[in-house]
Amino acid sequence: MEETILKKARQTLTNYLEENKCRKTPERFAILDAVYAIDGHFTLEQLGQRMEQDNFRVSKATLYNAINLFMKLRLVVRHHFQQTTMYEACFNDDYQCHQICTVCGKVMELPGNMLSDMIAATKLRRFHPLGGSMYIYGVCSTCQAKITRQRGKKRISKMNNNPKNEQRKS
Amino acid sequence: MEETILKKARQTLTNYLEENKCRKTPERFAILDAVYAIDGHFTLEQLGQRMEQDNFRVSKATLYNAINLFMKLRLVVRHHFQQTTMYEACFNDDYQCHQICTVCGKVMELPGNMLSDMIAATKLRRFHPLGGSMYIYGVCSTCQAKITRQRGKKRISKMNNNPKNEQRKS
DNA sequence: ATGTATGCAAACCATTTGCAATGAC
DNA sequence: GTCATTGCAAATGGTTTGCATACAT
Repeated sequence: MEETILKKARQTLTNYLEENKCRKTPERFAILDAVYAIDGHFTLEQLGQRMEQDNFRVSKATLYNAINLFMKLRLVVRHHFQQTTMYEACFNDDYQCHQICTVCGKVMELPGNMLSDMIAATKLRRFHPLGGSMYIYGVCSTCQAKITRQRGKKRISKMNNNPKNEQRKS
Repeated sequence: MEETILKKARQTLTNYLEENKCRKTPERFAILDAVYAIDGHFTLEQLGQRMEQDNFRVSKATLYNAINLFMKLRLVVRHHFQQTTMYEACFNDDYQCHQICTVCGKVMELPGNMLSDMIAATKLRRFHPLGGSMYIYGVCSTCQAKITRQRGKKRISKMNNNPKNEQRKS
C-alpha cells in the first residue's frame, strides 16, 4: 500500500469531518490507517485484531461507525462473498471487479478499469455514476481441471453439483 | 413472468434433483413457482408471505434450503442492498446490472446484456464465466435535482453528506 | 424400509441501537 | 461546558444448525 494513498485518504477524511463539523477522533484515523495497512480483503474481526496488535483497541460499534463513514466516502467497499462479508480499501479505485469460483469459492481481483471504461461507455440516462462493483461467477481453472478428471473416473457427476458441499465455510 | 421461463426453470430443478438423487418435494416446486411468480426483487419474508397467500406454508429453514439450491442452480440471485437482502429470479438471465442511488437508495435494473457483452469481450485467462452481477453507484436524477436546489438555498452543504441520514431504512 | 427433507427452535454471525461515560472542540 | 463520539450490552435481521418427525423413493 502506497504512502501517498493513505495520505490522500486521510485528507479526504479530514475534509469531510471539518466540512461537517464532525470530530477528528484518534479512533477514526487509527481505523483508517489500519484499513489501508491491510492489503486486500478483510473482515471486521480481522480489522479489530490488526488494531489490537498495534495496541489500539476499539469497540465494534466504533469500528462499524467508522467503516460506514468510510464506505460513504468511498474509502472502503464492502463485499458479500459466499458466507462471509469482506471489506476492502478502495481510495481512487472506485471500480472493482471480482472473479468468483462457484465451486471452491476463491475470489480473484481483476483490474477495475475495464469496468470503469465500460460504464463510461454506457449511456446512463439521468444518472451520475460515482463507482461500481462487478462480480463474475464461474469455474476457476483448478476446479475445472478437477471436474474433468472426476468425470473421467465416475460417470455420475455428483461431487461438483451437490449444493451442500459449498454451503459450509472453507 | 413468462410461462415458458417457469417451465424451463422447473425442468432445470427436476434435472438437478434427479441427477443428484434428491427428492422432488412439493415444497421445492411450490417455492420455485412463488419465486417466478414475483416480478422483480423480493425478501425471504415476502416470499414466505406470498406462499401463505397461496395457502402453502413452508418453514424458514425450508425456504433457505430451497433458495440456496436455486442460487446454486442460478435460478435465483441474491443482492445486498443498503440494509436489506433481496433475492431475484434470474433464469436465462445470468447477467444483471443494478443502478443504485447512494442518496435515496433507490435501485434500478438495467439490461444485463451490456454486462454479458463486456465479459464476453474480456479475456479471462483460465476462468470459465457462467454469470455475473454489476452494481453502479451514483446519484439519481431526482436526488441530483434536490441537491442542486438545496445548494442554492444553503451554502453549508450538509444534508446530502451526513452518513447518518442514510444509515436508516427508507 | 430407507434416508432425505421438512419444521421448529436454538444458535450464530453481522450489524444497529440505546444509553451512560468520555473527550474533542 | 457542550455535544459528538465512544464503549458496552442488548436488540435486530439474516442465515444456519440440530434434532425429531414426515414423506418421497
